[in-house]
This record gives sequence, C-alpha cells and structure tokens, in this order.
Amino acid sequence: MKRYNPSEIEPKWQATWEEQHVNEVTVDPSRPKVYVSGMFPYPSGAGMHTGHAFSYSIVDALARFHRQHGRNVLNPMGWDTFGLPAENYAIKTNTAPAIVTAENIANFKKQFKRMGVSIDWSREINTSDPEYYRWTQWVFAKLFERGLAYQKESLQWWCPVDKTVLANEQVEGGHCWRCGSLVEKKSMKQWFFKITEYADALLDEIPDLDWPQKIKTAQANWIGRSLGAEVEFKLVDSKDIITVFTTRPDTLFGATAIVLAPEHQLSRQLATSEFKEAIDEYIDSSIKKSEIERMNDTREKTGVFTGSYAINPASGEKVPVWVADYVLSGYGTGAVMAVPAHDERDFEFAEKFGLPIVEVIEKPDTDVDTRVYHGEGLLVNSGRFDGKSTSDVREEIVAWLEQQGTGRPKVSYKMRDWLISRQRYWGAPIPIIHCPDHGPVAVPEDQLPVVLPDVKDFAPKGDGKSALASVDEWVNTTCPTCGKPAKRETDTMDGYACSSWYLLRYADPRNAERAWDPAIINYWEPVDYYVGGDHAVAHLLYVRFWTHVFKDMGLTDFKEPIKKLVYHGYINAEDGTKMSKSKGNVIDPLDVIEQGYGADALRTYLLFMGPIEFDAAWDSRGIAGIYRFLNRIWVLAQEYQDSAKDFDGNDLAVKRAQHKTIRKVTDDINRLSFNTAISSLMEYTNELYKLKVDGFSKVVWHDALQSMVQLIAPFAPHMSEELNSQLGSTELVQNQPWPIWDDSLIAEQTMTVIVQVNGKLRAKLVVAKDTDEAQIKQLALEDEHVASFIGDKKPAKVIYVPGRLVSIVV
RNA sequence: GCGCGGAUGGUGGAAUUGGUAGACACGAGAGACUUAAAAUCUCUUGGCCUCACGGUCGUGCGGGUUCAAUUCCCGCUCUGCGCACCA
Repeated sequence: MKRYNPSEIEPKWQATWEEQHVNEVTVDPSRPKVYVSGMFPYPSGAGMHTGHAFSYSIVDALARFHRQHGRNVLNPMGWDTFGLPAENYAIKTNTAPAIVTAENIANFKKQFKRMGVSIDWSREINTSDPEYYRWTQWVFAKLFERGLAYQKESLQWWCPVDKTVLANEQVEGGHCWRCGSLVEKKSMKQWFFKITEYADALLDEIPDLDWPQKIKTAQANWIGRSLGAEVEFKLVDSKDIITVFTTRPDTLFGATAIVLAPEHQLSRQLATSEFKEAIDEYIDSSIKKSEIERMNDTREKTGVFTGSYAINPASGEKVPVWVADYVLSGYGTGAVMAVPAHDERDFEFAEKFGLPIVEVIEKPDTDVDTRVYHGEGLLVNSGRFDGKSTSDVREEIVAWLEQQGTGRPKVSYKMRDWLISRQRYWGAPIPIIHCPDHGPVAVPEDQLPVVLPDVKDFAPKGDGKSALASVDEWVNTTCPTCGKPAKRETDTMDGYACSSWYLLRYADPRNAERAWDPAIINYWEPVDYYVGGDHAVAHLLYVRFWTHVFKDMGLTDFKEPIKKLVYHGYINAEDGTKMSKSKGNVIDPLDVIEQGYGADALRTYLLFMGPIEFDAAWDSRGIAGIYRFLNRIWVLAQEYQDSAKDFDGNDLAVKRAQHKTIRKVTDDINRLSFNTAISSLMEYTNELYKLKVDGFSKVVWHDALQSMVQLIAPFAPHMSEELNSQLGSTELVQNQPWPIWDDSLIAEQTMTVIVQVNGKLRAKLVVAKDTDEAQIKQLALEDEHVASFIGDKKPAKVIYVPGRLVSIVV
C-alpha cells in the first residue's frame, strides 16, 4: 500500500497543471464566468506570510469550486510593487528598486506555485512595469482632462534640517523622525484627485454592495455626508462676512460667538491692533501642531479673541469673533457658530473663556443630568420660533434666512480630496509637463509611458522634490501644446493609484493599444469575489471611485468593481498575539509545507480553523490533526484499491452518507462556511471508516470515493488529483462535474420526533415518516417517561411541529 | 465619545428560518496492535447527583416575550475593530 507523501505528489501535480496550462482562460460567452481575486500582494523581501497563505487558500477554494461547476473562472495574480519599502531598501543598499522587486516577485511566485494556487499566470501584472504604469498614467491624464485631477497649494510637513517633506507618520511629537529637529508646515503645490465630486455617487451605492456591514459603515462614515446650512454673519466694523456651516440651524439663536480655524482667511485680518500680536502668535504656533495633536480629544481648548464682532442674523446680537484650533479648517467653511448651551465643544470653550451661554432648547425633565443638552426639544429664547420643536424648525429657519439672503441649505462631507502626489522616486511619474505659457499639460497618449529614468541616488535631494528632479535630461522637455521648452512634473503617484484599476487590467492584461477593451472587461467584470483582510476604506474606496469615473467615461458597463467582498481575519501566533519577527513567533507557511505536512494540509487547516472572518491563533497540533484527516482519506482509498470486490455490502448506508455530504459541502462552500464544509468531510470519512468493516463493494464505494475526491478538491487539490487518478480517471478533477446529490437517497424512512414537557426534553420518538399528527401526539402522551412527568395533570396544550417535536404544556 | 462586531466545554469552534446546545477538531483518559515506543485503529470526555435508568444546572450578567430563546426585545458588563473636536 502506498503511503501518503505530499512532498512527492504535490510537486508532481503542480507540474502537470502548469504543463497543461489548465488555469489559463479566455472570454467564453457560452459559459458563466466567475472572477475571483485576492488583494494583490506587495512582494516584500520576507516572502509570503500566513496571512497571504490564508487569503489565497480562500481564493483558490472558490476558484476551484466554481471551475468544478463548469464555470469560466478567472483567478489572476499581480504585484503591487511601487512604494516606500522598496525605495528605502534601495537607498540603503544602493540597488535599483526594480532589481530588488524582481527578486522578490520571483520568490513570491515560487511560493504561490508551491501552495498549488490555481492562478492564470499568463495574466501576471506588475504595477512598476512601464507596460502597466503607462496606463496608470493614461488614467491620470484622463482624470486631468475631466478636471478630476488638479494642483493646489497645501500645507505639508517640512524638516528644515533634512530639507525634505515628511509624511504625517514620519513626524513624531512635532519632530523629524530622522534628525529630531522641530518640523514646520510648508505650503507646497500638490496634486489631488477630486473624489469629493463622487461623494454622493459612492455613498448611494453602498447599501447595494454585498460587502461586510462593518466595511460599508466605515465607508459611509468616512464619506460623512451631513445635511445642514450655511449661515452668514456680517461683521460689525467691516464689510466682510463670515460664513459658517452648521447641522443645527435650529440652535442659531443660541450662537454666542463665531470661532475661526487658525487657517481661515480672515483670522489674521480681523485682529484689531490691540489683539494682533496675540493672534499672530497663536496662529503661528497652532499651524505647527500636527493634526493628531490638534484632534486630541483630551486636550484643553485654546483660542484667542480677535477684537472683532459679528451680528447673529437671527437674534441681531453682537457676538465676538475668536480664533481657536478646535475648529478644523478642512471641513465646512473653516468657521463655526459656537452654541455653548447645546454643543459640548462650544460649551468647554465658552466656559474657559467666559462667553455667554444661552439655552434655546428646553431640556426634557428626564435629562436633568446632562450638562450640555444636544437632543431634540422645544425652542425657547428664539423669537418667533419659540415653542416649536427643533426637528421641525430646522428647514423653516433656513428658509427664513434664505429669504433674507443670509443662509441656505448646504451638504458637507468629511471626505477630502485624495492627495495623490509623492515626492518620491519609486512610483509612477505623474504624466504632466509644466509649460511657462500653457501651465500644466497632460502628456499625450502616444508619448506614454513617461518612463521612470535610471538614477544613481534614489533619496530625495532635500528641496522637497523627488530624486527625479535632479535628472536634468529627463526633466527638460518641450510642451506638447506649443513645443517650447518645458519641464516635467517630478512627483510620482501614490501607490493607491496603481491599485485602483488593476482588477480591470487583469481582464485584458496584454493590451498594448489601450488600457482595456470594453468588450472583454464587460465579460469578466465586476469581480465576483474579492478576498482580503485589510484596507477598510482607502483602497476599497479608491477602486470604487475610479470605476465610477470609468463608467461615466463610457469605458465600462458597470459602476461598482466588486460584487462580493470576502473579508477575512488575521492568523495570529500560537500565543494569540500578532506574529512579529521581533517576538520570534512567526509561522512561515513554506516551512510548514516543507516539514512534510504539505500544501494540502496547510490550506485545509487554514480554512478549518474557524469562520474566515474571525481572527485565529495558529496551532501546530491543529495542523497535525488535519494531516491525520487527509491521511485517513488516503488510506481509505488505498484499501479500496487493494480489496474492492463485486458484492452488495453496505451500499445504502454508503450512498446516504455520500449524498448527505455532497449536499452539505455544496451548501457550505456556497455560503463561504469552509470550516463546516471540512468538518462534514471529516464526518463522512469517519462514517466510511465504520462502514468499511463490511468490505468495499466495487461500484458503490468507487462512486463514494470519487465524490470524496471531488468534494475535497477545493481544499486539498493535490491529494484529490492523485486519488482521482488512482481511482482510474484520466480527466483532471477540475474537468469533471461537481457531484450532485439525490434527495431521495438522503431521506430516511423514519423520523425522530422529540417530546418536550413544559419545555424540557423528555423523550425521543422514532416513527415512520408518514405517521400523522394525531398518532404522534398519541404516542407522545403514552410514552412512559413522558407520562411520568405529566402525572395526573391534564395537558393544557399539545403543540406539534411537523417532523420535529411535540411540546406538551401542563 | 460615536459607529460596527463579538462573548457557547480545558481549547478552536457547530447549531443556516425560535424547535434535541456542544457537530467537527485539538487536548485529556482508557483499550487494541507491538518485546517496547511511535504511528494507526476503537471507545469515553460540559458541571454536579447516580452502580445504572435517569435527574439537575448550563450558551458573559439582569430582566422580558414564547409551549419553546445561543437565536427575538429591553438594560448592563467585558472585549475586538473602525472613526474620532467633522460643529
């Protein structure tokens, strides 16, 4: 009898699949398509980790399951290669990032193949390949044409010693992470994508997405749409007007101050000579503070009076104008009306600086404990609106303001435009040429790609520009519009740009004429299952944004790129904590395979650990258990081959187990419940072990084992393929139809009806399937044990749930 | 603070529509095979009472609805995650 030896059979079948190109697919309108993809990996030097192994075990189970159903399955792979880790490594070792990246990709690819993931490698893409980023640049140019990419001055972190821009996370407590010097904010021109223009469109589609609720909620909160009003406050001693945004126009009569963000245009200007110095000092210092510091909840409110006053358009009262950094410049108008009586933040501010607190909503008696009442109620101190309820009066007050020209309805979003430019070398160059006469001009399509030039030193030079800026022969070019000397944009794109359309490129990856052929895209897309475990908002919102734009451009038939988002948990170390190199508790999936467990056991184990959306802790005994399970199937198949005979054995029982399992596994995989699918295969195996003592009847057992082989294939494809061939099939497993169950074989002639007395289980009746209600009730009441609990009391009620139970109430 | 989840044996988890709680696996215990061990196979395994039949308690805590609640409702506790001065 042959022993189960994964390290022998797995490479063998991997080679066969590769030789026969079994996973390469083309458009085939005669068959339903299924597109499944994991989030493409960033190929780091460390190689694949358990998270990758888990993600792609899910992807591959789905891909194989659908392929076995005869569907045309697209399961592609690519590499997200631009970004800081590769660039920093390049700076440190003075090796071109492209070279390091190529090595890492080769390593990852080898590992994916060793996992047996059924990828169509003919579609492999790499975001740092000019043939790919050519089209990323093309998209940029299209967005620029449509006014969806624009340049704007914006404040950035600047280290005056290193003379470089720093990302938010490179600033630690107001100091540069490298040299420790105090950083400052510097205004620089940056590129943005106008995602805010799609705020409503992106929000509107959320309810229809088949995505986990928590991701949908996170996206909706991130977009943060709120309906409110803009209200104008005229200044007392100047012609200037301050416009505020509020979601509570009903509290307007309680606005006792105006507070400006330090960055507000008028904040310096409104300072009267008496307060000028204090205001300037305050604004200078607060602009230096990190957003994280400014948004710190526990920090005490600060602020400075400007000396100016404005008029509350509702009450006509004179209210002071202050500058305070608790007001955010990026949201609404960067100015708020402070209503201390009904807003916690304004209350703190007013309390600290002695501003008047005017209640305009009657606090319900039930809410005496609340210091600041922000609920609904009846208006007081609100002139003609007194006695009306807050929720009713909002629109009315706005309409009243609108009549006077001092207010209007307004929708605000938390979401800001997407800052896309990076002053870094290792990214897709922004395809823009700056012409002295024509300003920024998009590089024409026939001149794409703008290829990243070779440089000697990848580090930023210290002038706030990427290393590209020092390549004179690259920077100096001519204007596409007028032909006069002009300069290339030296910023590169955020890596998220590259990953915002790769799911589309997979469908038509070798197209040299255009980004994609709509006919091909519309066949494969949208993605049916997108599998991943991070990126709640950023990537998953950007992909949606770009796809919406593509639809509007007529480049696709669909708005939403991802039908179902399969969001999985993390695999933690054995002690339940996160795996980390420094703790030395990292499990390397390739080690597990090479220890002799094999890829099949690894994959099956990862899917058996629990529901995919849960975090799980690696258990080295758990994988041993799975190996044992696979081995039991193997042994069963070997014993069958050694001793099957022509006779009628336990045929009916074998068939029943077989068909029950087919139904359960099919059901469970369809609802992505892999752990229970595997457990039912375990039950099936245990059942067959009990039945085998009566011998293997040739035909029925062959059929039962063939089903086993096919049902286990999504999890343990190599063993499945080997046993399939041992059982005499000349077709690969994926070319054979998924087994179909027969309900009549599952059905039993008897049913078990449980009997409850006062809600407690007292007996189980095994009765013929066709026993009628009256007979069953009779049997239940007559049951000796049941009777002893009823005693001489009269049953008040007897409830019968067909085929399930009799519930007796006494 | 706001939002979204989660809590079931020694452990991971199952119970899909309110209907036998603990499937399956790990661990533990016992037995078979073996000179022995490993491997493998079989059985037992939520707590308490009972030789046993069986009883009783039990799904984070407190209430409620129901013939019946892990499942639905109300109020808490703990915990994970996301957002966080968004007016």
